[in-house]
Amino acid sequence: MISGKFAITIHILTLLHKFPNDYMSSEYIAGSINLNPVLVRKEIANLKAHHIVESKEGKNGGTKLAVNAAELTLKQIFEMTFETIGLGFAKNQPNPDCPVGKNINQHLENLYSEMNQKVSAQLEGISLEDFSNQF
Amino acid sequence: MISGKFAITIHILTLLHKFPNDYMSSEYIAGSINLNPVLVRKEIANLKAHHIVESKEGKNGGTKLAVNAAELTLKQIFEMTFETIGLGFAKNQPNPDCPVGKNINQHLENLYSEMNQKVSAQLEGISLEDFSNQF
DNA sequence: TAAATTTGTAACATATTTTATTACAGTATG
DNA sequence: CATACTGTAATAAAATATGTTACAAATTTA
Repeated sequence: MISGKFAITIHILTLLHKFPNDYMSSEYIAGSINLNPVLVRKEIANLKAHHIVESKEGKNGGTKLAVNAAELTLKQIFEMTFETIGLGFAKNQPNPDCPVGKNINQHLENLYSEMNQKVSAQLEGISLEDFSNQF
Repeated sequence: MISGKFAITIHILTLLHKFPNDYMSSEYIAGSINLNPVLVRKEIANLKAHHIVESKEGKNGGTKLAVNAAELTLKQIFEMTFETIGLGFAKNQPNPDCPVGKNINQHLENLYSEMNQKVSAQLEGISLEDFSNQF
């Protein structure tokens, strides 16, 4: 999962923030996202690895937020979902004997790195709580 | 082609800028990118549609820049390659009966739209000439 | 303690998107 | 007229993303 990872993760977290008292089941969350529960559990596994949520197995089990939503920024979520802003690279290694081919990827990386800084600055200013309170 | 479109297009344009006197063949360009020549011709077709390059068929034919590299911005290239900055959406339509599901995509779009503005502003300040002169 | 429910995870299947290849008609050059 | 290009369609292959099934392990509650 790459393309929907950030969107799915933020959807999960928004739901958890809206229902702070319960352990929510992956089945229920999956119903809101309209996604297979196994995929929800996979994203939750990622969130757990970053100690953003905790979950409980067994009957009446599920997942809930383990951090303060006001202190979790979209930038952190962005980074947890392994996303990087950019406009892509050509798939194959360019020709190293061509002065352009030899250096293009480095120059693209520099360009994208600047983009990331701008986007990160934007996302750092938005907390999960901010995002969730829009709903 | 999506992921490499911007990178490939800017690679093509940089080459054309470096060799302003010739009509470059798609075969030659493909050799620098290490890409199939047919795919190069497809990207060139897109550039032609935007009147950024012109090309000549037949023997000794090829493609060359049709605009002033100092006046072509990376933002224009970005837009020509149909790219939009964002962090993706879940593939399926979320549940419209859930207050979160119902509105998540709109909120994500708002967020991404802000990103686009920032990135566009950055790219608008860089011309093809600027980019090419780094090499 | 047994039944029910839920997570965690692996293995596999399907769908979608990207990239590559083949083929060939049309066009200009020398 | 032979050669070397573009333009484009059709198809194939590869890569990536998403979906499904299955089941062990954990926990609750009756």
